[in-house]
Amino acid sequence: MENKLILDNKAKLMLAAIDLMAEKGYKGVSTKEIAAAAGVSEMTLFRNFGSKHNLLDKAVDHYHYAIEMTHIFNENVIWDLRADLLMISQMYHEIMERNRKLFLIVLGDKELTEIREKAQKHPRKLLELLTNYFIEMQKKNKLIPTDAEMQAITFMWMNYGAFMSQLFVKTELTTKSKEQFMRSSIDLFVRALSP
Amino acid sequence: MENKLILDNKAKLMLAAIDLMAEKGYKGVSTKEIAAAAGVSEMTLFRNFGSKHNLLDKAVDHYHYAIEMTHIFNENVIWDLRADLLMISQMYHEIMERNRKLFLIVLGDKELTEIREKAQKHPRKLLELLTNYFIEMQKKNKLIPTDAEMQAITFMWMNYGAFMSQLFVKTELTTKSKEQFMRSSIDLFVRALSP
DNA sequence: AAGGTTGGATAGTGAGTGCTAACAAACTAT
DNA sequence: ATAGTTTGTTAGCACTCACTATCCAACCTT
Repeated sequence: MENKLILDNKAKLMLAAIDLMAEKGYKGVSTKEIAAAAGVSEMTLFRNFGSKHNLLDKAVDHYHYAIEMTHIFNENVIWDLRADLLMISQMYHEIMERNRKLFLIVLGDKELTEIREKAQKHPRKLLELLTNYFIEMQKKNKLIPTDAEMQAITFMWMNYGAFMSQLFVKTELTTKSKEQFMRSSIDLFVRALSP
Repeated sequence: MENKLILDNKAKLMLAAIDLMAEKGYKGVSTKEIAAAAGVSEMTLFRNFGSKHNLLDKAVDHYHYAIEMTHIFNENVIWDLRADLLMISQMYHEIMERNRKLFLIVLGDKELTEIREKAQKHPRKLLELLTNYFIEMQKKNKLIPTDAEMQAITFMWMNYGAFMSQLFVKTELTTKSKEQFMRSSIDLFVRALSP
């Protein structure tokens, strides 16, 4: 009976909540506004979710883009530094882009810590994968011996900074595209860490 | 008559506003709370600042850590890649750390865009300085010929990511210190970009 | 047609918001 | 001591907030 194209009221409310909260902040939107944007009455919101907080919680659960990173990573790794770093970069930025609105919401309010944890699980997992990858590469003598965790953190922070710089500010820090950045940053790591 | 140790009511209010807003968000604190934390009456707040928004605006103006970056940069540059990058990293992180609370406030609310601009002026200037520095270093043949602006952006984003990662989350992503990160990240650039 | 589920409409709760008015108390300067 | 300035106090404004209660209409299943 349930159709993917015809959204039911619950879905309409969750999507409206994500849109509006990303735009104006959790505290910046009222439940009346959300209900109106979803095209339903405010009562329907509270009947289905009980509270504003729970609405966001369920929305994050439902629309949080999550992938089997470990699986994808293991399937695509070819133990070539440049190729593998590109794979990781792309995976990272796809996750972040898809969850862009959710990040905007949870970073904007200090009272959403539990919900925030959900949104930050994936980057942490990716860091773990990358660290282990660097250690393996060192064993294969395809990477100079350095602090693998530190290099992994550096790589992730670099990409985190790139993502963050275009998350908040409307005036782009620069005109260069993200593709250029990815190529250039991976170049940097390959040149610096290849034996 | 004005003493640096004995704060007047205006200063008390601005500092209380910064503290509380950084902790609970602009919309998460009431003017009553701020006045109470400052130890003055709410009327004093409105008598001195007129509105909550203006209180924050004046507080940012007053307590925004700003330095003559161009001057300091030109005085300290010695055209050695490692040393100069360290100088820039330190300058960057000191600016960010000192303005930490202000960043937390303005990033937490979408309606504070004008105020946000003030807080982001310095990092942009630093990027400009670094780009020109890389171009100069290339002319001196102390840097391999690459896209100077792209490398500067990458360096700044790396540091931006490092700062941001410890701005929001309470659970530190890692045990590594910022000093370790700075050394490691500069190592990376020196190894990759030295001729 | 009967009964059950689901949603809309309206009105209202109590608490909190930023901000103002009015007056008295305290301090400062002359 | 007198006048002027800066404060605290109290009360209150008009408004918004998240959330609830109640009643009624539309729908579905059998």
